[in-house]
Amino acid sequence: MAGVSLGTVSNVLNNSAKVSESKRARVLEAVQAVGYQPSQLARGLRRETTNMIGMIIPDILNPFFPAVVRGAEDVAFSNGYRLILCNSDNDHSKEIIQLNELRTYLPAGLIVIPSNFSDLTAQAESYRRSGAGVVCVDRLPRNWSGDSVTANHEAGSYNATRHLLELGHTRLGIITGPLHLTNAKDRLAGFKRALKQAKIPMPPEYMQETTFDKQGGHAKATILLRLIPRPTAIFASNDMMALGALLAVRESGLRCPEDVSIMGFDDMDLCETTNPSLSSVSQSGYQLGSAAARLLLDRRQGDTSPAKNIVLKTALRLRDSVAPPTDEAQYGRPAKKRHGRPL
Amino acid sequence: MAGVSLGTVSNVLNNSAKVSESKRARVLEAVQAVGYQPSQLARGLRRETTNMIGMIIPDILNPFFPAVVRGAEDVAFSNGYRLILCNSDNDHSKEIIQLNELRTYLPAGLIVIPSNFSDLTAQAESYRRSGAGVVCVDRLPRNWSGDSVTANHEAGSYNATRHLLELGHTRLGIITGPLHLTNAKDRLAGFKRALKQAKIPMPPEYMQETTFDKQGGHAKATILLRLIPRPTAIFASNDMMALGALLAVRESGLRCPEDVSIMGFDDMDLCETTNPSLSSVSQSGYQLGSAAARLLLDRRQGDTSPAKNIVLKTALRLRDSVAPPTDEAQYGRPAKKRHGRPL
DNA sequence: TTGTAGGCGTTATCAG
DNA sequence: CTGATAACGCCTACAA
Repeated sequence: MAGVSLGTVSNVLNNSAKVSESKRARVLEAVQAVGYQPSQLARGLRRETTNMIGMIIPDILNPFFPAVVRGAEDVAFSNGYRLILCNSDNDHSKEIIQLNELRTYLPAGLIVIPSNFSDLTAQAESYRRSGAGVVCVDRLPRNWSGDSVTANHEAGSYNATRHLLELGHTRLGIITGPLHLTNAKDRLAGFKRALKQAKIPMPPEYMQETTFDKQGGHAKATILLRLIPRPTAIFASNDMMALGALLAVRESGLRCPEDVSIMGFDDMDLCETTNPSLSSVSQSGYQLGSAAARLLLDRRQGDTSPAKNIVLKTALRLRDSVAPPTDEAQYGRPAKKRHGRPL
Repeated sequence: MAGVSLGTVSNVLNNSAKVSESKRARVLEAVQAVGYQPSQLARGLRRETTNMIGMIIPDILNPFFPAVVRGAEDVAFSNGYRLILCNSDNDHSKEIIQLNELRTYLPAGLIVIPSNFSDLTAQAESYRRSGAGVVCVDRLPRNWSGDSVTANHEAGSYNATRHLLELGHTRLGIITGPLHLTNAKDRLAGFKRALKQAKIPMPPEYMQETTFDKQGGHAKATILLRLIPRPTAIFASNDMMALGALLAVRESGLRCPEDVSIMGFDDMDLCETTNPSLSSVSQSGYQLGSAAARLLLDRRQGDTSPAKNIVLKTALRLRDSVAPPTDEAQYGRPAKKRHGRPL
């Protein structure tokens, strides 16, 4: 149509070789006229790599993950990459299936928020062999030695715990997530470090491990609240758990923050709309995602430096669910049943 | 490796021709051994279609959309399809770019939640020509004549409004979304129908149009609350707006539901955690997404019936933000400034 | 029932 | 600087 050969068109479109101005113009004109778009499929087949970035997350319904996805998508899109999104449902076998199939698209890279118990070492190796980077986000699989982007879970919960201690709390309970997940483990570690530093003991029953959801938080908070002496502050390893804890406090006829302070982690939107509003450790899912995508693109540009572990800062977001312990709470006040206010 | 030719392997993998049991077994064994996975790229190139489904949504950070995505992904994945996700940011030009590029992947179909002012007629036509279906979800672009899946916005808000009327409210305000969006338009229509049927007049200032977010809801609710006589109930066209309205009520020194009832739309998670908890019209994003994916797969199986418009039911979810009007509210009670309780 | 060969739309190589 | 040509991995006629 432009009176030139196939190869010349390709050269124009990819700037892969010098093309005379006149022909280049003719080609571009024709491209405009027909609305030609190169087939990404054929291009990928030939180049042995595409402009897709695979992204595997546990569950997009968990309100924390969409932010990560969006951060990754923004960076990817503005650099000409597209995202293929899969939910692993925290199911490692589903994750493996997705990993294997995604690879046959020859993606430019892979961003993974690992499922429970995932071990991606072998898979990542095979991706790397085909020239695609793999970045883990938020939590790390067992023995992970590749690139990663995480928040500073340890420091975040250390600071949050410090704050509770400085307010005068001396009996602190923690509701921790599944300890095989690195993020749960790290958050617990920060909590323990702060306690140890303040020389505050932590009886084992003050630590309750459960799943990262409202039900878990509710069940374990109920247990904590029945302990004698009762903790005056509860650190929940994420906001969903904190929400469950808030409910449990209400149901136990106690008040937050007067009887029990509650601290969450993640700083999701719901923190602002609960009653009382939830104090929380803020981490930016968006930045997690965008940093991961950027890391991937750097690798693709030829960055072959050793594995990078990007660790993002957290910030303490104080709201109404945290206060100094009242004397009453400190020295014991019976938990009488009251009508719960709605959350 | 299995001692057979290329074509036989292909026949085994696709069941495309009879293959003797012995060879079939040998092939499968070899496939297992090497962990062979066919290249989706090459397969797509040859078949002129892939197992990808493109999905374009306005913004995954809007808490309503992830549910739609998840619904679509579940159906797609369990049928062997994958989702390519793009955020249009409600920007029609970005949407067009994505539409054009996505097509070059020869996707099996496209699921779109249209951006503002989008007109997809031409694009959809070109997808259809290449054998890929297009389904619009939640809202419809101008002049859309193709497949769609939406909630019954009109009936949902009609019922919600009926409920308010039955409680005895006679002065109802509405905060509506941008009226060029079909979902906003339909919700308004349901509201108006209920009012008309009850022979309740609606002065124009009782209707406020704004964006589908908290800020919009807050601003417009503030205006509604200053009207004399003040409405005793406010219907917000989505939950984010309802949340903003709740805030505005608080700031005006009024109480919800005693002075003003508030009704939302969408029934998002946050409805349960606000204070008071928000009554809302529930629509299932998950079902919206899964129905859309199913529709697409049907089309692919050869369903060539005329355009389908699947309309899903809504349900009224009553919580604490709605109550009969008090005499005080009904006959006028000064709005004195009070200390706001946190939401 | 099995094998062979052509071509899907690109890009890279290489000769002109 | 440009054009012809071979491959990328797969599927599908068609031939054996």
